[in-house]
Amino acid sequence: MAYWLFKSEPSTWSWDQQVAKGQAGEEWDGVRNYQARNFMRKMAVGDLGFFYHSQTEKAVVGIVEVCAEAHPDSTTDDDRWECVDIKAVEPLQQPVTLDMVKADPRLADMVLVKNSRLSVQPVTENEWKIVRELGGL
DNA sequence: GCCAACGTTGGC
DNA sequence: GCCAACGTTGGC
Repeated sequence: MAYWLFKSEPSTWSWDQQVAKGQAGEEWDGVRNYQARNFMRKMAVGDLGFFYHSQTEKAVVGIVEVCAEAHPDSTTDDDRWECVDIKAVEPLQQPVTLDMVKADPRLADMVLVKNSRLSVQPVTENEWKIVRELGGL
């Protein structure tokens, strides 16, 4: 079991839209970055992830589960790009903002802080537990 | 809206 | 294979 973080601009694809997809889930398409793609290739069905809203909100808002392994991204003919499918599991009781993450010394090494531009990133088991707790779960 | 950080592209 | 130019992302 591995943990991940998926970043999205709410104006492009929001948590609410993800929830509306229900158990069917949805492709995490549109990733055009090799690092991010490589992480998705490593994902297995059942892996869990945080859903993060960038830009306006800058907060982890929910938990998702990988429901399909990496496959070709349907939004492009370029076969370099692949994506997984994810489905919403549950919302956090309260969003965990970037400020909260930065304020917690235990989270100082999170990729979210160190490489803010990476849109799909790994989360350690420790970070997973801490952010969950901060989110009230 | 600006700017820093970073990844990608293309010329050499 | 290097590096300058350029485009994109995301925090502020």
